[in-house]
Amino acid sequence: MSKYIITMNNVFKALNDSTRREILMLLKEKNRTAGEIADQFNISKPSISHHLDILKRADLVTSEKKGQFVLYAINTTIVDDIFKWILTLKN
Amino acid sequence: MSKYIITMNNVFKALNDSTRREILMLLKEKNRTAGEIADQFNISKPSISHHLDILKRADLVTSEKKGQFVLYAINTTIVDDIFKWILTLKN
DNA sequence: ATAATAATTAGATATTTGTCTAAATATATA
DNA sequence: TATATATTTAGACAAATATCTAATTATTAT
Repeated sequence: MSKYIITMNNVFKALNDSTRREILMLLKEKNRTAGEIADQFNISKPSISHHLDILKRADLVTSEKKGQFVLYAINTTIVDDIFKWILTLKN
Repeated sequence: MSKYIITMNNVFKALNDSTRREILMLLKEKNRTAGEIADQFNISKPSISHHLDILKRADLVTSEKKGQFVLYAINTTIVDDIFKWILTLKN
């Protein structure tokens, strides 16, 4: 299996969960800390932390430590890769 | 939960498997029967049948009975819906 | 230094998923 | 009609997944 497939595996895995898709939508609006993200869901912080990890492994988000906080941001460059993959379904 | 979310749920679920993504690529080339699709994999026919069912529930493929065969085809209209969803991540 | 806050890691558990074999259904052919 | 072929359905099972609570790590404030 090629590295490209493995990466797309991670991307599709990451997108295959409504909580993670909602997290992406929240980060589209503005960057947020892990805690701010967790506040938007009725899910424990460790679970949100786990979702964020899966999004990171897919390169869909980046994270940066700011003091005791961790600030998350959406990574739109991988979105272009998804576009390319989806395009191959049509052409 | 809205019907749109449910549909995207099914779409992302369907795409979250390399065998199903390969099936879509095969159907992109040309329409094929369930048996022809199964011949391309080292997976039992019932398993492939199950994959095809998941792709159908996501509206990613259509099927048509032709005598004793079932001919499968890719449905590109849903691809446009995926595009729209992915686009919302950028704008 | 100690306590409080933010986040992650560890370990457990119920649910979902991908796969298999066996059985059932539907169609074609001898 | 009986047999062969194509496909799906049913039921079982191991692996993956999403969730939780408890514990740990890192940083800030008293």
